[in-house]
Amino acid sequence: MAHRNAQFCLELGQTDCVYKNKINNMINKEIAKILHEMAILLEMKEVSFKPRAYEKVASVIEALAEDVEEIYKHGGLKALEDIPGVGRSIGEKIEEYIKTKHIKEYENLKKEIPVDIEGLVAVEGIGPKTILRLYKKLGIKTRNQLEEAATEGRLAKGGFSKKTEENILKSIGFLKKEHGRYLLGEIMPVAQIILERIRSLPEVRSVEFAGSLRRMQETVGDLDFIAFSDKPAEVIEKFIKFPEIQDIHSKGEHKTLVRLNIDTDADLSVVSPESLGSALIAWTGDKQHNITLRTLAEKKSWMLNDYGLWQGKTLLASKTEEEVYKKLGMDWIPPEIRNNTGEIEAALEGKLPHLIGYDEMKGDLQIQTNWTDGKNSIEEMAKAASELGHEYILITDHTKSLAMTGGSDEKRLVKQMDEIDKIQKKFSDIKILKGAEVNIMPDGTLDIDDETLAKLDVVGAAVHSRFNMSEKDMTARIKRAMENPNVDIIFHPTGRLIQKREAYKVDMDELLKTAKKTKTVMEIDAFPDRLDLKDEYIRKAVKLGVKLSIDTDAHSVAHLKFLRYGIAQARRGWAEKKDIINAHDWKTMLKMLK
DNA sequence: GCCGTTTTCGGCCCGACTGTTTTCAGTCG
Repeated sequence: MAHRNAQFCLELGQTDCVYKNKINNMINKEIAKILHEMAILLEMKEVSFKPRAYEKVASVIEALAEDVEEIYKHGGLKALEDIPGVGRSIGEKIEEYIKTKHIKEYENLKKEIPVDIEGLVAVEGIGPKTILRLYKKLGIKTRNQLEEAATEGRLAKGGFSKKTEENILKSIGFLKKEHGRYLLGEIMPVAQIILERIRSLPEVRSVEFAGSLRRMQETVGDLDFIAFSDKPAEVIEKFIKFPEIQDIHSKGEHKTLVRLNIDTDADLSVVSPESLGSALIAWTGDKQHNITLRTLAEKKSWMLNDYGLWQGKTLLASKTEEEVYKKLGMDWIPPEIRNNTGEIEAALEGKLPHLIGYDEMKGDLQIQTNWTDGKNSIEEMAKAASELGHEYILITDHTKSLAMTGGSDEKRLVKQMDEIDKIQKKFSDIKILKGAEVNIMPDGTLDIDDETLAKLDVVGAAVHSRFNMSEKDMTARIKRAMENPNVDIIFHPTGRLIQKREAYKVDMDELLKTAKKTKTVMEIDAFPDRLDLKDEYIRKAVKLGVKLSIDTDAHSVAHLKFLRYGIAQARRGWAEKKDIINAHDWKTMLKMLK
């Protein structure tokens, strides 16, 4: 995957740019994997309904920010059962895994059908039934064995066609290339180009992103587009000839699935403009959001599908998303929060938050310059930020203990403040605030003295070393920094780099409580591989009334544009304008600090 | 196996596309 990221890495200014799938929340991932495999094993045995229950709970646990082991430690089996989708039976299985690292029922199922499920289902077009057939008829247990059999043309003995054999080999070939999910900020520019190309087709009335791209998820596995046209077949025919398209998986009159030349798939659905609202709903929400909506319709004896909300053959609503949601008795739900985590209930009660808008930000509070590891000067950053419409920026170069960046000491910080005063005179339309990204030392003290910090407009503090401390020590370390009256914001509070470095262990509930008590702001770092805080923590912060900032952590003028990814992250955490300090003018913002 | 404005039993989202068994099961999103 490294080569694919080369260009992006360059843009990010990172030297170490080998993206790997690192595992956060180890135990959640392990349990989710087992539950997912159990779903497939039960499906093979044609057990009804259980597979769906296991599938659902596996995805819930995989997305959980909190460790199930912690949940169990604090509240036992009962707390596990509070997790949506977990009942007595699955709760006990999770308990069993925490205690013994085994789940008996899973192991029994595996004994019966001893195949590498994970490896085989990854192959496009292969599901539970096909795995079972491959095993029973040909004794195939692994992807390697499947590839061998297909290469040697042995699949025919299992009743598979030549065509199927070819498709399997093609898909395995794809899997051999390194690929994975893209960071949102990495894929968005590519997606935008394709979107514009679709939009330019004369047959296309309008086109939108769908799926995880429209939900602005942290990472995106494939690109979903939905176009509105009265001539779907013509749109599909033109789309498959786009230069980005390398291969066609499937192509029908309304839908096509293709592989792009950047080693990822793209989906295009073309529907009539009459169905715009219902189609967008169907293709945007995650699976559980859609299931909940459709179940809701079902309860009213209606039916919700891609083409509208129906009472028998009567169309109740379809043209706009608002109309369909309204008919279902709820407010329009912003795409970013369509993931079945309470948004439907809130929409039914008219209690959805007024999410922070993409055009509501007034400033950027984390900006590095060429005084340390940034590429551009203070003046260049100020000019670029002003052109983006910012009313203010905060200059936050690194401090002395981060030696590799040439971090400033007290003397140099004072010098930089003088420099900012000089540069400010050249700008009337942007306020350049004085700050720093101060290092939090392992004991929780800072590497700049309080006297100097007091002179700065805003002080950000962050952990940049000793990531492997115990949770207890790391929590105490950051709490101590928060208790310093000069520290206004904790930058990138968990230190994670998506797909690259896991977050350090920290008790976020405790930190948020301390943030509330000390009036310390928590940052949402908008840099595409950080997005730190993550959405679940943002929701907790919002609930507690902890203030947040959205900053780019820009190290060059190009990075200033990353702000939208931080706003998306804030929206996914249900944050409103009142929660975000730099959605306010600089004087008000300063008053919101401790 | 889970869940509840049909609350402790009786339900469980919906449709497109593929390959083939040519009417439908399997897979996918």
